[in-house]
Formats: sequence, structure tokens, C-alpha cells
Amino acid sequence: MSLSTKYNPSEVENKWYSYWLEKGFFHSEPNPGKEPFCIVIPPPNVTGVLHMGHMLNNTIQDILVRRARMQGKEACWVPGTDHASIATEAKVVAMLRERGIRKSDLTRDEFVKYAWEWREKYGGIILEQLKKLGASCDWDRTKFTMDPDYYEAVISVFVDLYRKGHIYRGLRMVNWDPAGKTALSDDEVIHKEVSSKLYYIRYLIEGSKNESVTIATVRPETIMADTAICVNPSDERFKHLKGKKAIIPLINRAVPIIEDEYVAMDFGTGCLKVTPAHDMNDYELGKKHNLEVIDILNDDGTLNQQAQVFVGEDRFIARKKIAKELEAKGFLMKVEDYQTSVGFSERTDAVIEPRLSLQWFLEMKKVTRPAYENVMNDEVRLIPPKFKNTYRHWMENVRDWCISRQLWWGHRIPAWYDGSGNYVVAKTHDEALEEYGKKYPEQKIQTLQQDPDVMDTWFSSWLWPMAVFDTTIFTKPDNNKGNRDLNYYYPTNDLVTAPEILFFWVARMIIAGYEYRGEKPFSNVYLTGIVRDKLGRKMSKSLGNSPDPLDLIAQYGADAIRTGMLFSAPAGNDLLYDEKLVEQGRNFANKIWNAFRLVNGWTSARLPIPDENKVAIAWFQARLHQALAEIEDQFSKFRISDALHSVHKLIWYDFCSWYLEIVKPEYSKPIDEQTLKETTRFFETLLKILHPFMPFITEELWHELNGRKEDDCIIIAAYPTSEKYESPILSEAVFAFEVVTEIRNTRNTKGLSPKEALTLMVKRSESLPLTGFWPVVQKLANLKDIDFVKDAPGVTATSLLVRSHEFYIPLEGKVDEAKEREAILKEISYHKGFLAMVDKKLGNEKFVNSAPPQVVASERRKKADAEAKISALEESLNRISL
RNA sequence: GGGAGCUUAGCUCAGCUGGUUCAGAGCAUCUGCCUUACAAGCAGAGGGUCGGGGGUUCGAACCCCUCAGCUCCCACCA
Repeated sequence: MSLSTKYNPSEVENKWYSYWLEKGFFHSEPNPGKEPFCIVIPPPNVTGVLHMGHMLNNTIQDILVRRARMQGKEACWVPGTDHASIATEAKVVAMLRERGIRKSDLTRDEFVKYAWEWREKYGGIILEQLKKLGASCDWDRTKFTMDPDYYEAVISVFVDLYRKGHIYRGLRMVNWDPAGKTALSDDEVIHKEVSSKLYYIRYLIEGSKNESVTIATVRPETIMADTAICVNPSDERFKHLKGKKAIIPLINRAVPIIEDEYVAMDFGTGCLKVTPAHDMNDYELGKKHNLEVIDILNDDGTLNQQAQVFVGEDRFIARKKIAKELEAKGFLMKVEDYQTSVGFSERTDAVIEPRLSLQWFLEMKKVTRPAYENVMNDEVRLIPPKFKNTYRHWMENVRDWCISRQLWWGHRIPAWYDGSGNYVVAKTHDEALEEYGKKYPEQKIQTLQQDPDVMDTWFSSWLWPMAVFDTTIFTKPDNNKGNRDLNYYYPTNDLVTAPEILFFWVARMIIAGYEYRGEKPFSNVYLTGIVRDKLGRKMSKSLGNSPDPLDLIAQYGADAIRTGMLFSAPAGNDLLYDEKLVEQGRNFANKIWNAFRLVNGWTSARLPIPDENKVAIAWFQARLHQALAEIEDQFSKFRISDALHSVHKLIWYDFCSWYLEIVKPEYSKPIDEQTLKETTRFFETLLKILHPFMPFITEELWHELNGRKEDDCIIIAAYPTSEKYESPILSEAVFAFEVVTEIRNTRNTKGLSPKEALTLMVKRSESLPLTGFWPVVQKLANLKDIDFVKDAPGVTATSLLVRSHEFYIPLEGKVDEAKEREAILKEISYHKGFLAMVDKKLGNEKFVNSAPPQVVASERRKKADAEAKISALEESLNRISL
């Protein structure tokens, strides 16, 4: 059969993925006889599509899982999706709007029904995309954070934490997203520097003709919500205003002038307008001074009746209009450009409005302790460890978690109200009534209203590593031992995720793990970097700088993308994506494919094994195990990119460039049986090492190489373990290859064809570090003879030096003596310089006395080598000069 | 403002305990090759004051100080 010189991934990938699925290789069941290895996927948003970040992240998980599976562990990778309340709700709202339906026209039930339809239609897309990447997830275990049992678990946890006294309801300043019309947690707010203006506004003093104070603000539209003017008590400039009132321009409402240390005398005018309803700090200040709270904004960011002016205008339009009017009426003293940081909603990108509202909170300090300690003591390892600091800082300054969201898509808060300010928390309406009866026995009420809000998405995903296996530990507290799956797989092994969600999700899973299982959810957290474009910009839809992963897979193959991304992906560091990387991955696949074509084309015969093959086999055996040890070490440190580099080097250079070139028979000649057998065995081992990185091509070749039966698959083959290897043969090989390289180099510089067989003369020496490799050198360097000589031959040879050993190649008049001389002189001067440095070092008594003996010895060796080289070079020079 | 990190070849980055893996890899560049596995390739080569300065040490890319530039996280004085 004739095979294309190019590897064609597309059919191969679909074929094997289907086959793996069909055979159930991804499925895992608890097996007491085997060590479990488990990863839970960071569940992507149910409505999401695959982006480059997912590609990197899931490739790493797949590598870990596939390797563990081959190592004989019971490997289980649990997939699933997150309902992502705010993101999904926003998408559903947008979809409805396109169809001409407004959310406000729908009942809650109608809206939620639409949302479920949406999820039925699009919810599986991202998981299907992961299959294209080769993800070996146990799809039978696919979980969704709003599956009925999961839903119940979340509700139960809310009730439980409430009963433990960890959850409370309170009137707080929250981050309000006027686009999503919901509160957000602090972590969902992104602060950005923006260019803004600082408006200086004059407030008249009540009861005086022309006395005034000037305040500076970036938000003139909130002056109607002012309930005080504040100055620093030690500010002499304003002493006379104590006890007086200032009049808000435009609406002419008088507010007290108060004093507080909080005001910075050197900022702005030293006078601060206090707006408790629309500023976090002002709210605190207002509480302290018992100020009135006047809220002038609607939930969508427009001005309400309380504002009195510009009612119904958007806050930013109102800002401009108010500035204009203030100016017209002489209240605007000046406007300055000003850089300030403004909070934006992570999801909708709307400017966050601080807003006072009733929300539900989890009192974090009550539950974080074990999560804090067990990361600090490395019971849960963060990789790279620099994130421990970040984690500690967050834990030490953790604030209460606002867990309610004013949305409909999500887990509805199980709080029930009677309409007169009383409420109970319970899982169902019936339970709530019962509870209510106990708590308020004097009340006679038949129905209670459930809280309309849902919970923060992370309040469900923090249960993920437990809930994917067993939700009854939450829903049936009397049965909290957990089922077989949970007991077998939990704690899971590794978690692979982005540093961005270290607090959102990772920290909270650890908290929940200790709270509900008394144990960590995972042992290692591998934090990947962010995938950026070559200019270092984050990949985003709006920039249009993110390639479509599926297009890439179609064009280059999944194996190519996987390796391409990983070639340049150290833990915790960002990855600058460049299509070149994927090309490299594709080229690598192609290289392996062609190595296969070579070996596949060999026919064997009963021939004696050539000497060079014998030594090549012994060498490669050692090299293989050396590399395996290296790779094992790299995996143990989660240096996965390094491990790939090691495999790449082993296959491309050691196997293809050296080993195969040594054993390759002449064209159309057969190969001896033993070499073929050993080569096939090596090839198989290499495929196994490579499989976690490039699952498809390795599976394909695994079958092609030996005409294997289909169910003997590499995906479940035993991963090779490193064994003891002989190291002298490795260094000998290095030397032999250096000699070959030098000879090739000589050919290049002298313009000699590789086809022209040369004679190599080797100066006899006791210390020549070569024994068995001469046949290898002869074959690779295309030598007709290797002669061992005592002295340098005559004028007609060029000389080469490898370490301090001399070799000559007779060239019969092709030597350009002048050039040769020049080259040698240059080399002599280099070595003399080097020798001088070494001599200086050795001449330093302190060095000789205090450096470790082996370091001194090595310097002595360097000296001897340099001297030997110099004398050899000088000899060559003399020879030419003769 | 607080914290973490980065700066090594034209580019992206390794360099783990201060010294035999010490200045490396891949890409890019240059030279020569369509050599019967692979031009998505082969064989070679060039390229670096390890951000600047100072210090510790017999010895520093690595430890300390300092300056400069960049990145991220946290906090948010209108």
C-alpha cells in the first residue's frame, strides 16, 4: 500500500473517538482493586462555546487523565456544565428580545421555560466540541448544576447554612448591575481606570446671601440624593460653617454640614458631598451620622421621582444635563479632567451602581478556617505555589458573600415571606408553613410568598466535586456517609483551572469540601495561564483575535492543537498564542507519521544484525529510560509543557534523526529481523509515552504498526515505567554524534557532497571515549574507512577536533591552505583565551582552598583539555606550514 | 495605596539547590541539499555585557540593595 507523505488527521480522529466511546474506555466505576484518579471538569457555561482557554485547560486535564488511565489507575474525568445564571439569563433575554418578547411581559414560569428550552437546544454544544478535542470524559456522568438532584442539594445547603447561623439577610450596599438588574458579589466587579471629569459645584449656605461651599464630585447627577456636606473637623477653612446648612442647587433642599475625619483636607476642595444611597463610603458615613438615605435611581440606572429633576433620564445622560444646567445657573465653578477607577459588571460590562438593598449573605469568616489552613500547609497544593500568597491575602480579608441575585434563572432562594416582614427559611412551601407556624404561632397564614431571587452561580458550583457523585449528602443529612462513588473518588486528585477563578470557585470548593465532607475536594490545583494573542492581548470576541477552535481542529487536527498550545504553556504563565505553534504541532504529527511510513515499509530477512544496529539498540534503550525518568519527574512537578518538550526531543531527534538513520537499511534492502523487532518495540513505547499528548495519531499508528486487533487499544495500554539504564553508553553516543556532526560540518564548509564517501583518520589515544560506536560513525558520516593513526598525515588532509581528540580527513589537494591556517589560528587564540581564564582561577588560592574538590578538579580538567587542544592545533598548523 | 510576579538570542520562553547539563530550546534568520520516511523535510551555521547600577562570595542569570520598565491580583479619597 502506498501512504500519503502527509498525515491526514480528520478521519482518524473521528474514527477513534467513536470507537473509544463505543468501547466505553472513558467510563469509570469504583474499583477497589485499583487506585482512583479523578478530575472534575471546571463546568463551562451551559450556553458557552469553546474558546482557546478551554482548549488549553481541557487538553491539560485530558493529558493527566489519559496518563493515569494508562498507568493502571481507575481514571475518571467528570464532565458537566454550569447553569451560569447571569450569563445565561442575559442570553435568553437577548434571544427573546430578538423574537420581540420582553422579559417583563413574561411570568417567571414562562421565562424559566424559555431558558430551559434554550439550554436543551444549546446546552450540549460545548461538550460536543470537547469531544472533537479528544477529551476522554466519562460522559455517562455528565452533570448539570441545575439537574433536579443538584438543585435540591443547593437549596438544602442554603437551608443548612441558614440554620447554622451562617447565612443572614441584610440591608447592605451592594454592587448593582443596572443592565442585568441584579446585585453582584464583589468578585464580579471589575475595576477599570477611566478618564472622567471632576465637577466643582457651589452650594449656597442657608441663611446667608452669597456665602457658599464648593465640593468636587465625579457624579453631579447624584446631588439630589445628597443628605449632608462633610468637612474635616480640623480644617480651619470651614470652622465657621459648623452647624449651618447648605442648599443643594437645582432642587433647593437644605442639608446639614457635618464633620468627619474621613474627609481628606488635601483632596478636591476639602468639602465632600455625602450621598448615602449611591456611594459605599458615604453610606458608612451616613450610618455614623444618622443621615437620611435618599435613593434617586431606579433599578435600571434611570433617575426616579425622588430626584425631582430629570426623572426618567439615564444616569449618564442626566450627568451631562445637570452639568449644563448647573453651569447655566452659575453653580458649576470648574471642570477638571480626572482619572478614576470605576467598577464594571464582569458579565454585562455595565457601570456598577452602589445600591442599598436587602440581600442574602454568607458570613465567610465562619466557614473559611479549614480552607485557609489546608492550603497554607499544602494539604491542597496550588501550582505554581506563588498563588498561595494571593490566596492567603484573600482569605485574610474575606468579606461576607452576597449570594442573592435578582434573576429568575437559577436556584431560587428558599426563603418564604408572609407579607408583613416575617419570613422563614425552608426547602418547600409545606415545610415553610410548618416552620412559620412554629416561629410565629400567633399568625394565621395559609400561604407564603417565596423570595423571588436566585442564588449566585458559585453557590451551586462550589459543591461540584461532591455533588457530581452524590447529592444525598446534602439533601438527606441523616445519610451523610455518601455513596460508593463519592467515597471512592473523593477527594479528587487534580483540578485544572484558570487563576481568575481562584476565589470565585476554587477557594469556595475547598470551603464547601471541608464544611460538608470534612475533607479537601482535591489535592492539586493546577492553575493555567490566560491565552492571549501574539501581541499579548487577551483573546476576546470584541477584538476578534480569537481563532475558532473547531476551525483549527478541522485544519490542523486536534493532536496538533493540543501539542501546539502546550509547547508554550508553563503553569501559571500566560500563553501567547500564535498559529505557528499549531503548525509545529501538525509538523510533529507529520514527522511521526513519516517515521511510521519508513518502518512500515521495511521487509525483514534472516540476516545477522549489523554492529551499528546492535549498538544503536543498546543506546536507544538507555536513552529511552533516561527520558522516561525525566518525564516522570516533570509530571510529578506538573511541568507538563516541559514533559512534552522531552517527548518531542526524544522522538524527533533521538529516535528519528539518530536511531532510525543508523538502523535504516539501504533502499530496497531488507532489514535484519532483530532490528525490526526492537525498532517496532521502541516505536510502540514512544507512542505510549506520546499518547496522552496526541491521542489520535498514536492510536492510529498503534494499530497500523502491528496490524493489531481493534480492541487492543493504546488508550488502555500500560504506560512504560522508567527502568535503570546504562549511562556510559549515553555519553559515548553523545561523543560519537559530535564526531559525526563535525564531519558533516567539514563537508559543508569544504563543499563536499554527502554522497562522497570519505576516509576518517583517528589519532590513536588511550582516552578516546569511543568503543562500540565506530560503525555508527562510519555509517552516518558516510565513511569508506576509519584508520587509526599514530601521527598526523601529510599536507593533503584537513583536521578536526572533537573535545581534545584529533581526526583527519584526506582531501587530495582540495585543501585551501591559507583558509585552513586562518581557521586554525582563530581557534588557537580562542583556546588560549579560555586557558588564561582557567589558569587565573586555578591560580587563585582562595578558589582552590574553598571550592568543593570536584569543582577544582573540573577546572584542572578544563585546563588539561585546553592545553591538549592548543598543542594539537599547533601541530596541525605546523603541518600546513611545511 | 497594599500585594505578587516578570525583564535571558530578532520572537516565545527554559534555566529547579550559587560551581560539569551554564549560558539553553523551539520559532525566525543564513548556507547547502527535491539524499528513496518526511521540503509540513534533511545537514550545518551565526546570534546573548542574562534590564541598568551597586553589594555579598574564591565564584552570581541565580542571593542582597537600588533604579528603570512591564504584567497581574486586591483595595478604592469624592
